[in-house]
Order: sequence, then C-alpha cells, then structure tokens
Amino acid sequence: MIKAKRGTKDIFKDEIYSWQWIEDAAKETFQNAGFAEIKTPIFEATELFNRGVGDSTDIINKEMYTFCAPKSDESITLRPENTASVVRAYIEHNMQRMSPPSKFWYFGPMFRYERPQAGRQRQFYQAGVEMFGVKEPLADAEVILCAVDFLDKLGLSNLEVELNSLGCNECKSEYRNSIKEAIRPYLDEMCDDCKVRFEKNPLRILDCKNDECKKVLEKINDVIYKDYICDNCKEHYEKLKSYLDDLNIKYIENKLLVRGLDYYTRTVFEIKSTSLGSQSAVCGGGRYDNLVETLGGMPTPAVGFAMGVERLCALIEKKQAPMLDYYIVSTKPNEAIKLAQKLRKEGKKVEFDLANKKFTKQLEKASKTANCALILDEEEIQGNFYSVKDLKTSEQYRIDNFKELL
RNA sequence: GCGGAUAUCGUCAAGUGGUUAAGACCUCGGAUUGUGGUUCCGAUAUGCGUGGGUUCGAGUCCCACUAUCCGCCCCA
Repeated sequence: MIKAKRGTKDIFKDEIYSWQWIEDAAKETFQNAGFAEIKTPIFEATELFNRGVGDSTDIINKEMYTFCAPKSDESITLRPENTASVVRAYIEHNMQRMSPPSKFWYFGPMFRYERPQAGRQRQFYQAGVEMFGVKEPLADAEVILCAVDFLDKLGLSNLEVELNSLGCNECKSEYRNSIKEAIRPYLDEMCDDCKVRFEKNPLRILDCKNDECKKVLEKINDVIYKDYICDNCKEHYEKLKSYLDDLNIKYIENKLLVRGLDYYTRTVFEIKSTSLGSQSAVCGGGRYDNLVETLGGMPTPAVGFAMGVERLCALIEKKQAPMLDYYIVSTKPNEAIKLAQKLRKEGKKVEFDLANKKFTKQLEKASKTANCALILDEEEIQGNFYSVKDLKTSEQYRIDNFKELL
C-alpha cells in the first residue's frame, strides 16, 4: 500500500470547497486592488534561495528539498517560499523598466522539510502579494490593507496585527551590534540555539521562548527598547502608523517581532489568530528593499506578505459542495445524456444517473444533490414532455415538446 | 533534531487475556414494479498500523518499527 508522504495530504471532498472559496476570495480581493496573478515554477536553482532567503535561516540550513536535475549536476530546490521566485521573475523579465508599482499576487504550494504539526505541512499552500518600486510607506499601508481586507472577506475574527520596524541596512546592523554587545556578558546563561543565533543572526534571540533567555532579555530591556532606527526609518514607520490609524486598522507594536527571513528591512508585520494552537501566525510579511539588488537587479524597494492557506482553512466556516440545478431522473440514458448536454450548454449544473439505478434511488440521489429533479422516463418520452420537480417545495410541472428543445 | 500521547470498517467509536470484534453515521440493497428528504428491514472488518515476542489462548501484555496528533524549534 503506497500512502501519501509524511506532511503531505490529499485535499478533496468537503475540504476542497473551503479551499476553492479561499482561492476565489484571494483572486477577487487582490485583483480588485490591482494586483496581477503570477505563477512561478515550483522549482528553481538552489542558489536563488540561498541568496534570496538568507543563509542564517533554518529554511536554508535544514528545510529545503534540494536535488540534482537528471543527467546534470545542477542543483534544484523545491520553492520553500515564493518571494525569491517573484523577485527573480521581476528581474528576469526586465519589469524594472515598467512604470512602478508592479503588483503581483500568487497562490500555490511551497515545500519545507519540517516536523508536521497542527497547521504545518511539508507541502503547504501560501497566498500572497508582492509590490515593487514604491519606497514610500503608502505601499506598506496598501499591502497591509490588502491582507486585512482579504481576512475580512473570509469572515475571520480574533485576529491581531503585530507591527515593527527593523530599520534600514545601516540602522539594522547598528541595532544588531548593540544587541550583540548587550547580550555578550550573559551568553553563558542562554540556550544552545541562542548561542548559535548570537553568531549568525542575533536579532532572532529577541523572540526566543526559552525562560532563561527571556530573563536575560529583561536585563537588557533598555537596549532592546531604545530607538535605534534612524530618522528616515522612523519617519517611514510613523507615517505608516498614521495611515493605518486613518484606515482604522488596529495593530500592536511588538519590538520583539523580528521574523525569520533575512531579507526584511524596515516594516515587518504578522497577523495572528487567537483561535489557533501554537501555529498561530496566518500572515507574515514586510518590506524588503535590498532583495532585488541582492538577486542581481537594479536597486528596487519592495513590500509583500504571505498567508498560510491551511491555517486559514482551519479558521473559516466550513463550505459544502454547491447544489446542482437539476438531477435528471431517467432510466433512458440516451435521452438523459442529451438533455444534460443541452442544459449544460445553457450554463446549468446538471447530473444524471450513470449507474443504472432504479427510479426511486435516482430521485433519492436527486434530493440530496440538486435543487430540482427533471423526470424523463418512458411515459414522458411517449408524451413528448418532461417534468420538473422542485425538491424543496415538492411542486411539479411539465415542460412540453422537449424533443424539439434538444 | 528534541519531548509527550495515540493507532479497531470510508468516518466516529465499544472493547480492561477467554466462544463468532458492539453500536452509530455514511454507502449499498429491499419494503415502495413512476415520486425523494421521515420510517422499517437487511448487507458490509476471517480483521484490530507493521513485524516480532509472552501465553493453552492476544485487539487487549512486552519489544521494535512506521504513521498520526500535541508541544519545542522554526515559520505561513
């Protein structure tokens, strides 16, 4: 017996309707805001993610599905996220020459080799947007608005927007050094993970959940909460907050919000649900003003987010299969299939019996799956009519001359 | 990678070492030969995640493996 691999799953039956509904809502919300869909390949050159996502991240270090393409020694990786791919496409197709902003949305599977858990799969789906070419905080506000609108359309509540600014390259590294120097005397008291983070990515220590580490962080609170971001970054951040205030979008400022991907600069944000377990982040994003240049393009500011579709699916009200307009009840398959063909051409959702079931069984099936039954059997064919039975009200009426209709 | 729990039909489940593995839902068939959603009757696991072991006897006890779930880590 061959089974689906660990951390992957089949999405079908009732679940697929929730899925389709989410994808439809994403398409509508994002396209209404002027984002165009982009479908990038599921695999890319490994180098793209090494450079794009950052080599201090867990994603790069232990979670990528990397392999060699057949008959070559070229290293290929299943995409662990989509931002690097979209940036690659942006550069490759010379979209910098187009009038900014360039706005994209996407929906598709990503792959990370992690231990599966509630709301975490190895093949998981993300819906997200990326916007290129606008350095002003208005773009950050637009992107956050887009995320909030989408979640609102899904009917979700119990959500919290968390917001922080990491600063630009200069103040970010200054901040990093200050944190590093502040922590250095306490390094022995910290967990093994944090000792590694200290060397590779000190800012990640800020959201360590280890109690000992938290105690250390309290000791250096004054360093953490001191404003290290430069005047320009500060102005950017303040302006963003005022836009959000004007939009009446509530947010919580969280100095410890750092995010795991290396490419973020200035604005970072997360949207969390209080109704999920430990995998509570449904949306994460921010600004990445250096990434286009890092990947070989012209310096181009950019901002975006990604949402975890499995987590959204767990939060929304369950959806069901749409009802058929008609189920054709007939033991005359030749006539039934022709009637189905005609009605489907008119855009109706129509099914008929394919399993040679008895009349009553067909009607039973109709009552479960359709709004109306079309009754077309021996008697009707003789009399050149068929009957429409409304299965809610049990009202039944005749359509005459059905042979001419076909 | 680390810690904890679980594994009996498509789904939910009873089962506490002793005949033939309850029950419910779903599905299928019949009562109803052309009128459904209610009702009634019937069918459906030679099988209890996989492989070993203990025992006269194992779904039940032991060991290993695998998978799933929950948490850590990380992230969406």
